[in-house]
This record gives sequence, C-alpha cells and structure tokens, in this order.
Amino acid sequence: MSATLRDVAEKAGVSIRTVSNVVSDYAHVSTRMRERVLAAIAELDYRPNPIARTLRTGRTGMLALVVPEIDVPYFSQLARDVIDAAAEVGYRVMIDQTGNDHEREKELLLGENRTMLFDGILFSPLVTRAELLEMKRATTMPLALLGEHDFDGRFDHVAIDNVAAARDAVDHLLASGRSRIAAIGAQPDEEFATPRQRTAGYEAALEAAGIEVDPELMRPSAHYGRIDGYEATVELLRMRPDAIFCYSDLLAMGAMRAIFDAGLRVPEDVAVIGIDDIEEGRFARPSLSTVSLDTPFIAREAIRAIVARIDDPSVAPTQIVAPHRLLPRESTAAV
Amino acid sequence: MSATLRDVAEKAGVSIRTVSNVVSDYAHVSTRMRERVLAAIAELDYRPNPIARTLRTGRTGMLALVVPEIDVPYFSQLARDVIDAAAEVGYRVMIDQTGNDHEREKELLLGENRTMLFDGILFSPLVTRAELLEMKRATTMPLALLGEHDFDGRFDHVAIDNVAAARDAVDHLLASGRSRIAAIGAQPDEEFATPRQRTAGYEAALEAAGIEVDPELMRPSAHYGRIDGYEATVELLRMRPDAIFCYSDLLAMGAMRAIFDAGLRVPEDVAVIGIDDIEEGRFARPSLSTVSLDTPFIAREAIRAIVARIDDPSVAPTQIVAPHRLLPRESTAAV
DNA sequence: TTGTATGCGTTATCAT
DNA sequence: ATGATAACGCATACAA
Repeated sequence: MSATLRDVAEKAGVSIRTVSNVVSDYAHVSTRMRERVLAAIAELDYRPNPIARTLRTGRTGMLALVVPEIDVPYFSQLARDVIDAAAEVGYRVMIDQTGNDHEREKELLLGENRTMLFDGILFSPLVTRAELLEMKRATTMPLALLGEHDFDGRFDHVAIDNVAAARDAVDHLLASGRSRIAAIGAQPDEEFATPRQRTAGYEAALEAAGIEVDPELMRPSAHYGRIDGYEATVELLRMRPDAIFCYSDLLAMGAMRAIFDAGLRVPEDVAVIGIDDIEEGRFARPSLSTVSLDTPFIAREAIRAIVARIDDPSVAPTQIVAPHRLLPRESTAAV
Repeated sequence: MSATLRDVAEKAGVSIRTVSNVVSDYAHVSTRMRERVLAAIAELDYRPNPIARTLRTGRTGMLALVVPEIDVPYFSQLARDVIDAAAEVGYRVMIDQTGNDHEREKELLLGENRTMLFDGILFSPLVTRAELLEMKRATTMPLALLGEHDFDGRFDHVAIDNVAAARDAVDHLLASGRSRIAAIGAQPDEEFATPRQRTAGYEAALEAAGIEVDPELMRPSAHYGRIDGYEATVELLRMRPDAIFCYSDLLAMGAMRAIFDAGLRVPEDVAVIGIDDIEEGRFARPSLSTVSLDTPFIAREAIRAIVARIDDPSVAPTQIVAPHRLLPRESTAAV
C-alpha cells in the first residue's frame, strides 16, 4: 500500500493533524513545519486517498453524465465539452449510456448503483415529463437537465428553444424557394419534448407562410441515426418533396445519401437541413445546412448550475436558454 | 442523510453484522433473520454506501478510460463498447480526455488525481514507448493498453496489426489499378507506434509491387481530423496521385472533400481509403473504403484483461491481436 | 448462525 | 499553531 497521513506524520515527527493541514493548505501552518512535512511527503511519495476523503466530506468530485449513446456525434461533442467544463472546476465525469433503453434510463437514475458515487447528475435523456417528476420525487441528488425538455421549474435546466430552432430551419427553406417541405423525426408519443417542440416549429413556419401542413410529408422516427434518415427518405421521396427538414444532422446525412441513391441531387432537386451542427456536416458533399447548438455554452451553464446546487442545495433552480444559430450551407442553396 | 447499516440493524433488532451479511448475500443467514432485515431495509430505503465499502475493500468498481478526444468517432465508438463491456462485468467507466496534450496525458496517468479512484486504467493514447516505461515504473495500478502500440510484454495490451492493416489497404489500391499512391498521417517522431507501423505497411506494399517509395507522396500529419486530411490533400494534389491512403477515416473524409473542391472525382481521378470503419464513411458519397477495426473485440478483451489483473495482480500480461478486415467500398472502385 | 469490535485514511472538533 | 481523537459507513477477524 501507499503511504498514509499517519506515515507522513511519523516520519516528520508531527501530528497527523498538521500533515492534513499542510496537504489541504490550511492557512495557519508555520513555515518550518510545512517544510518538514513537505519533505516527508516527497520522501514517502504520499498521495491523499480520495476515497477516505470522500467518506469524510461526502464529496466525491465526480459527476455523472447520462446520455442515450456516447457515439452519437452530438452527444460525444457534448460529452467533450462537459468533461472540459467540469475539469475546469475540479470535477471529473463518469459517462453512462442508456442505449435508448427507457427502462435502463430510469434504473440508472433511480436504481441503487447510482447512490452517492456522484455529487450530481447531468441528464441528457429522452425521458418523458412524467418520468422526470417521478425522478425528482425519488432522488435528492443534485440533478441538471441538459438538452431539450419543457422547462418545469423544479430542475436546473439548460435547453435550446426548439420551437424557434425548428422554425428558423423551415423559414430558411421557405426563403430559399421551397414549398413542399417534408420533416423527419416526429414521434407519436407526445410526451417527448424535443420532437414535439420541433414539430411545433415546423408547423408554425408552414402556417405562417400560408402552407397547409401535409401529414404525408411528416415521417416519424423514434431513433435519430443515419440509417433512420435513410429509410425515412426512401419512403418520403414518393411524395416528391422539394426539401426535407431533419430533426438531427445524422438523420440529414442519411437523407442525403438516400436522395443520391434515388438519382436525385441536393440541393437542386431536394434541399436538406438538419439540427445539431456536427463537424461531419461541414465536410459532407454538399455541406449540410443546419442549426448550430452551442454545446460549450450548454456544458458550461449546466456545470455552473450543478456546482452551485452541490454547494448549496437550497438555491432556486435556474433555467437557461442556450443560443442557436442558423447555418446555411450548400445543401439548401437556392436553385 | 440516508440510512446506514446501523440504522437498519436497530430497526430490525439485529446486529450490524447480520445486516451486512444479508446485504452482501452471505450464505449462512437464517430465513427468519433475512426477512426481518429485508423488511427494515425496505422500510428505511437503505442503500449501501459504495464509498465506505470501497474504503474498506479497496475496490471502487470503476475503471478509467483515457483517450485523446472523446468526440473523435473512433474513440467515441470505442468508449461505447468499453462502457458496455465494463457494465457486463459490473464496472463503470470514467472518461478522461488528454486533448492530444502530451503533458496532460502523462499527468493524468502519473499525477495525483488518479490515485486510487479507479481499480484500473485503460489507456488508448498516443504516447511514446519511453513514456510507457516511465509510467510502468511510477504506477502500480492495473493498466491495459488498447489500440496501437508496440507490444512490450510488460503490459496487458490489445492492438491490431497495424503493419498488416496498412498493407491490406495499399494492396487493395494496387489491385484496383492505382500506382501513384499517396499517404497521409506519417509522423516525424518515430516513437509513436501507430503512424510508424502504418508507414511500414505502406512502404512494404509498394516495395512488394516493385514501386519505389516517393517521399513527396507522403504527407505527415500530427493530428488525424477532417481538417488535417483536407489540408494535406490540397498540398498533395499537386503531385498528381491516383490514390490516397489515409491513416484514419477522418483524414479520408477531409481528403475526399478536398478532392471534390479541386474539381476532381473519387474514385475516378483519385481513390481514397482510410482506417477505422466509422459509420460516417458508410453513408458518405462515395462511401469510404476502409479497414475495419473490431472495437467490440478490443473493448471486450481489454476489459477481460484488466479485470483479471485486478483480481490477481500477479497474472502474466496478455497481448492480444484484434482482427481487422478490409472493406472495399465506392471510394476505391476500379475505374 | 450471529454479535462485538477494529480499522480503512481522512477531516474536523476540541483542546492546549 | 499544533496535538489528540472522534466520526464517516462498511467489512471482517474473532468470539460466542
């Protein structure tokens, strides 16, 4: 085993208390003592044991980040930003994947393996509102939501304005001359906030332009991967859309490939726009128009909120709207 | 605070020892006792405190996964597989990013914040061999390398055969009729195993085909992102290659975009092949030929090795070669 | 089969 | 400014 406080104390001929003071740079330590202790620490290669410290203080210095799938580009980018933002304030991050498994998601939050290992949880899930309330009841652990949900007032929460983001995307398609605008990503279950809000933005944009919403042009998709976008687009092309609004960039990447495979061109025959702004879209051919979500901002604010709550559980929950920005690129160029 | 063993013991009118036995399903507990204890546990909503347990047992149930950048698709996919493989044997995974910062990488492994928080470390870094040895000296923590290094014999290690993988890629380009084959990704520093091995495979393939290696066709690249592939390709096109072998799929994605921007076609004018098999390449246009690395296999074997070492630190290090497989797709089709 | 008591390494309280 | 010592919650050696 490695050296302990006691070992250092013996070696330096001081009390364990003094060593502890030095280690956690307590203010009132005489220079002579400090030097003696530091020498002993160096000699024994002493490292504080974070587990023991945690047992005593109740703080682990760790946060959990729960995402559906870490290898979805949006989430891996978010994770990167969260890990960086956390590191800046002295926290480390554990990542849990729910694998889009609803039960697993709930169990992760409510089950026993979650207990006390973390100082707080950052949740970026696809849960329903009802489930959120159940969680709130069941856990006293600091919990922040990041991503896209209805604001509730009971949680620290960083989200984008999904209705506006979707509307910006569709307005852009309209402005570039398209009118038969399809959508991929709606979900039958109204309880999921993100798709519902994006659908609302889509419909609002069409209605404002005096275009009737055609349910045939709206393809539901429970999962937001490339293959889902591909398959939905294959179906959709029979309806002869001149543009497709995808609820994620990954859906859009699949949609573009499906359009090419059908012998059509982007943007000449069908324009495509997504949401997320993953780097992949910038290098795609054509480059993918999208709505950029400020993940560093989201990460930073979420960390700020959760740390504030850890330090003082009684603070009022904050609800932050993260900025988004339309990024027109080649895939929606006017023809 | 939540309930402790002692609370449960009092409530059930038994000793703390008995409760502990029940919780960790010790064999010899009478049914009557167990029921009484279980009832008390349920009533108090008792959850074992993993921190206290850890202080006692020395096991945290956590592994650290160290990668350069979690949002690089190859690493996020690897992380996904590692998290899943770890979950299957009861471990959770913390992710640390070194951000390609060499100093940070070393500090993560050797610095004090690493201490005793994990039962083991999975390292997928771009470190040099000399640094690995230093690490070995400095840490007693179970450590497994995954990815691409020279086997050393001192470490548990799962790697692909990089020389063969690179050679398979270049052989494929040769077989499809290309002869001016460029390479992107070599690094000046010979200490880094992955680029060195891939360069060796590239050169071996050319030599076997009786083609002289032209240093002008080899573009070094320290970083393996899309933008790096793009920039390298812009330079490279002046040399009129008819194929480019990229040391990563991300480099290849950037290369393809640069070729299009130069008004050339893939694969007609320039064929492109990468290594990694990220999903992005399957949906790209043209789809990206690549060498697939079996990340689930890598993850599974790495977890197996590290768990074995945690359970018995004296076991001999295992060195596993993970399979790779050439995946010819559109970007290298014969013309 | 169950109870008692000790220690894991730290922080923090109470002295001095 | 520093020393002695009591927790933190659990697992386990030792007793019964």
